[in-house]
Order: sequence, then structure tokens, then C-alpha cells
Amino acid sequence: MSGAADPAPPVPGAPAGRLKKRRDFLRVASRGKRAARPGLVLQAAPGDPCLLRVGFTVTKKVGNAVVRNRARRRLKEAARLTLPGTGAIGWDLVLIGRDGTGARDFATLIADLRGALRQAGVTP
RNA sequence: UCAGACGGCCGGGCGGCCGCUGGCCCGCGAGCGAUCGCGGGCUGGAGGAAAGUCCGGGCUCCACGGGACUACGGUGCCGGUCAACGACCGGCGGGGGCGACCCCAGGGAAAGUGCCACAGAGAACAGACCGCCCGGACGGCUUCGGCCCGCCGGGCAAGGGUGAAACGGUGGGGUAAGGGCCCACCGCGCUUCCGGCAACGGCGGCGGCACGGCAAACCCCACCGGGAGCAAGGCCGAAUAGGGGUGGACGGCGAGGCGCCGAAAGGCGUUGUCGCAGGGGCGGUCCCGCCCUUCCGCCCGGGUUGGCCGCGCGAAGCCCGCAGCGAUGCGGGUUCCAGAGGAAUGGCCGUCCGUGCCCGGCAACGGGUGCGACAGAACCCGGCUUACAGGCCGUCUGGCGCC
Repeated sequence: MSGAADPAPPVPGAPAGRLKKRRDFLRVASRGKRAARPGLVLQAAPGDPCLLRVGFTVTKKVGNAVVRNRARRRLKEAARLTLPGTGAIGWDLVLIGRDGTGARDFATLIADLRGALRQAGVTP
């Protein structure tokens, strides 16, 4: 699979992927650990040991389509900037948007994510 | 300059770093293959409403037998535009505004049924509370002319009052008082003629008033209308239930075929080939018509998970010209302009713009800080409706000021 001299995985961290199937979301929700912060809710469950996969959920309770899109994009950006540096692997994560996700200061949102990852045991 | 009417347009700009996603090119890799993955370069990437899903189409699949009846839904002045429309344009009629202009679900109430609350005397072939007028007898007052109050009989519907609406309106004549009782004008109905493609309008004549309103109450009339929707639909494609072929088994009635027995009539056996009956389907009902309809073994082709297509060159956008009051049409030039699929267009920063607040300053201004509407393509078009910070342009109306 991964050749010796290939340009290969640049960071030793994680070949990341996206959760896209409804059954994956249900599995993480029912078996995973939860960690809530003002800007987001994290659900984490063990997954493929070679992958770190992330899914995003923003319900209609949060707002209309524009508000939901903005919340999900900010969560995606926070995950992109945070996860590769942690070295975490072998987890399926679900990030859930809340009312505060869209308006929260971005640096604070990232701090929320780091705190939630520690609480759920994904990172030490 | 103030107030207002109508039409059109914009809806943050520029730049940097890190990302996402479509296309093209190059290189590499995976797979039998359809295809997919990785790296690099170039390049594209939300709206005027993308929204609500209220109409009309394109596209796709299904039903696409014949006849009759019934039901259901929609539209509703006239002419035009359009692929089509319930949309749009131009008119007509009615209503509102000093005006520019705005609003109207605008066929039929002499086909029938029904409703018209409350108030009010009376609400549909109505009615007399207050009131007006005439006559009568009794009582009271009297300046002896009469007057007033109550009562009885009769006439009237003008005035008051109620109501959304009171059985035409205003004025005059007439009358005891009144009344289309009579007259003029207005309204209403019918109508000759004229103008207009038409809705309708105008001049005149006749009618003495009859025919209240509501059809977004039922209804009547005219016209229109198959159903479902991109989760449509198509292609590639494991395991298990259903389809086609084939072999075997069973059968409610009849016919036919085949075999055997018999001279023959006929009998016995066998057979899913045909018909009938029974059951079911073809938007609702009926008639005719059509189609389907048992079980087990073997072989072959096809649906769900998944992948790909459908999926953007179009009733397309922009700029001119011509025709038309206009909707729009015709002609020429030019551009290629999002295509996701747990769903790309994001995060952070600088600067400018608009605006609120604070500080300094007489002021111009400077510094700091906050805010920037409604809202996110999901097959695609044409409309309608609804939401929207702030701003720009044009035409017009009324008032005030100036020349």
C-alpha cells in the first residue's frame, strides 16, 4: 500500500477520513463517549485502527440552512487545524454543532475542541 | 427645497496566507473491467429572491381498449403576448386620491334552493314608533276670534329616528296633508342609429319605476384538465425470495390429441393443447372486450447494498439595430457562466467603504471600538407570493421660494 520512497503520508499523525453513513453516526452515538463544550459536542468511539474519521452533525434546531452551514464549516476548519497535531488514530469522531458554534470566537472554539478531545480520552 | 407617485438597478470592493470542490493537462499507482486513488500546474465555483412549493412547461416512467353516465379540480369583462399559464401587456367598467397614480375573485340573482345577525314600527310582493293632515263628541282655558291637552274614526309616508341596506334621488307643480299623482334633470330598464375587432361608449326615443344585496352559500352556464415525479429513469453488478426454458407430479367440468381393447357403437388409460366455471386486474359505476391465475428439481437471464450515468448549449446571458403605446417579436455580434451527494464556495488577517458609540479638537478632522439585511443551488426553465440593513439612477405630481 504505502511505498517506501513515495510522497506518502506527510504527517505521521493520521490518514483522515469522513464519516458519511448513517449507521456509522448511529454507532458512534450509541457506543461512544460524549464531551460537551459551549461551542460543540464531541462523540468518540473506537474505529478502524489505521484511520481517524470525523463526521459532522448540525440539526435544524440550531437554525436555518445558512446558520447550519456556517456552524458545520467552522467545525470542519477547527478539526482540520487541530486533529493532525494530536497524533490520535483509531477513532471515529462526531462533532455536533450547537447554538453557539457560529458566533463563538474561533480560537475559543479550537480550545473547546481540544478540551473535549482530552475529556473523551482521544488525546492524553 | 419639502412632501409624494411610478419604474429600473446594486446588495460590500481590493489584497495576502492556509483549505474544500468541478473541469483540463502532465506524471504515478490500484483493478479482469466499468472505473477509482495520489502528486503537481492552470482555471471555474450561490441568489435576487437560490426561499415558500402556489400555477405553467421541458424531461422521465406508467396508463396510453371502445361507449355511456357520473363525480372531482381549476379558470371566468374584451383584445393581444407567450412553448404554456391562473402570468404579462394594452384597453373597458366600477371604486379611491387635489394630482402623478393606485385598487377590484369583474359571467349568470326574470332556473331553483338558501341567508340577510344586532338595532329598528317595518328587511322583500315589508312597515307606522315619534310625526303631519281631516272629521267628531266630551272636558279644560278664553281677550269670545279661537287655542290647548287627552279620547275616537279616517287619510299620509314628506320630516325625525334605527340600520351595511328602508321599495329611486334633487327641484318644482299639485294637495287637507302627502305620494311618479304630474313635470324637468339625474339614475335604472328596453331600444333605433352612430363609433369601436370587441368589452363598451355616445346622441335620440320609449317605459313612471318594475328587477334590494350575497354566487370567496349551494348552484347554473361556458371553457380547460390522464397519473406520478430526478428517491423520475437508465447502466454495471454478490448471497437469498420472484421471471423464462426444461423434466416430473397433481387436477372441478367439457372438447380435442395419443395409446390399448373392440367388427362397430363405445369403453379404459393418458395428456396443461383449447374452452368453460371459480378467483383477481384494467382511475369510479355499468356493459362489452382484453389480460393473469398449481407444486418440485435443473439450467439461463434480471432487481436490493455499492459505483456510474441522468447533470447543464439553454424557450440561455450580454451589447446593438429594426417593428410595436406595450407585453414581445425579428435580425446581427459576442460569451460559455456552479454541478455537491452526511451534501464544495470556508477559516484567519490587512486595507478601503457605509454607519453607531467613546475620547481629543472652535471646526475641518484624527484616534479607538462595535456593527454590515434577508438568506445557501440539489433535474432544468417561465411566472406568482413572501423576506430584506443600506444605497444609487430616471420619469412624473402637488406645495413653497427665486428669476
